[in-house]
Amino acid sequence: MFHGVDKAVEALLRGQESANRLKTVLEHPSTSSVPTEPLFDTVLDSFSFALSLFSNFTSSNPQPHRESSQNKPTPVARKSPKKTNYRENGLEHYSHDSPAPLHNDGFSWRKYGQKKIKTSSHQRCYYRCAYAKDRNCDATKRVQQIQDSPSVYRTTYVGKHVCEVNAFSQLNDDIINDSKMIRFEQTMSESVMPQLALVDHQAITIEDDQGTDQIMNLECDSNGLLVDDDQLWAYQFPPCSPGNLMFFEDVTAFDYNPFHL
DNA sequence: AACATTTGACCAGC
DNA sequence: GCTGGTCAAATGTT
Repeated sequence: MFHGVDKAVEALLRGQESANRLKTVLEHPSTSSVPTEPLFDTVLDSFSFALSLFSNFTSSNPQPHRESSQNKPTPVARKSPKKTNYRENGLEHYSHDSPAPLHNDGFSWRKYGQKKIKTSSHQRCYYRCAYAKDRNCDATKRVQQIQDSPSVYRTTYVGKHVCEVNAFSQLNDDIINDSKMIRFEQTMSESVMPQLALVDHQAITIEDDQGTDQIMNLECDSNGLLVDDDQLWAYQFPPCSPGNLMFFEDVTAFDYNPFHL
């Protein structure tokens, strides 16, 4: 098993977690206060990343990472390590108010600062992507209570997560001769990931932990997302029972290319 | 010991 | 000079 499998699994689990959270949000739009945009970004990035891994098994030209959601401008790298002014340099940003701080929004954050803000009686907390260093990800967020009784917390996301992309680049060489394992625990509905409805035909073989080959006709759309040939894959991750482990063993032997037309 | 958080200092923009 | 954002050493946690 290639030693970077944890990173790939981590990306998929993050996407899965966000998809489930997004499902909850969409099913209860009137009561939920969780922002959907970061969840969409997480889902799409995670699965695009995973698909890029697969495509790279047989292709020396990996699928470009998807564009930023809503075709927003690509975040601009800071000129200086100090003082980000995203209003001027075009950094992607997004704010959301909620009655409680958003501790679990699908990304891993590391707090790097906390400051008393003049215009508020509450302190502002600063977070950056937990993979900022390892994967050169510039995504940050700020969380601040902006109102008392009822309490309102404003979470401002700045920049875009590129950690999956960079992790992908680091893993390229590792993947070729190794296998991978993915754990699926829950299901997601088509309403959560409607993009999965668009299909293009390809198939790969997945081997379970007993070593028996399990053929699953996985298909990929133009956005690089997995769907199932038997129409269940788009609705259920996985077709097998929750918690099952699936080993992607020696995928190169099957000449898998999800982007082949 | 490794990792995460806290907090005062520093820096750049206004 | 003020302010918000970041750094980095100190401290806490696992």
